[in-house]
Amino acid sequence: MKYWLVKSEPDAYSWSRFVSEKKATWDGVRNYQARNNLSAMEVGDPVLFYHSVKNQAVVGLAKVVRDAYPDPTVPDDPRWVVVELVPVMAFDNPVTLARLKSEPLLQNMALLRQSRLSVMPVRPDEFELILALAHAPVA
DNA sequence: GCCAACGTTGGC
DNA sequence: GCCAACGTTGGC
Repeated sequence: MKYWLVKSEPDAYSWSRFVSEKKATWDGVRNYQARNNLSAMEVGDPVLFYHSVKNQAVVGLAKVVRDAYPDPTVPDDPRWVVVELVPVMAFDNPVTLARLKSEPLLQNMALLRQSRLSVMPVRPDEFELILALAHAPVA
């Protein structure tokens, strides 16, 4: 089992919309590194959902329900793929970017080191810590 | 609103 | 193949 994080600007596609639609086809990725990460996802993998730009925080947990397949929005361009995600749970306490940056054990996260990457792996220890922070009262 | 980071494009 | 110009992302 691998762990992941995807980013979305809430003005473009928010967690609340994801929850109301119950499933998302994660399309529009046009970066090779992000594409490679999508391709490596497997059904059942947990995925952290991060709001970029506004309300910068990990706001909930999703999971992969369909492995990568060619992006149907660009049928003539075989380079790009999508996966399908469903929401698992909203976090009681969204883990803000500031909180992530203040946590010594998270300093090597791809999220902090490569701010423009939109689909990235999360180490198991990082994932567990973020889940713990999401359930803990705000300090 | 600004700007740093960085990926892409196109001229040479 | 190099690199300057340009566009986009996303933090601040």
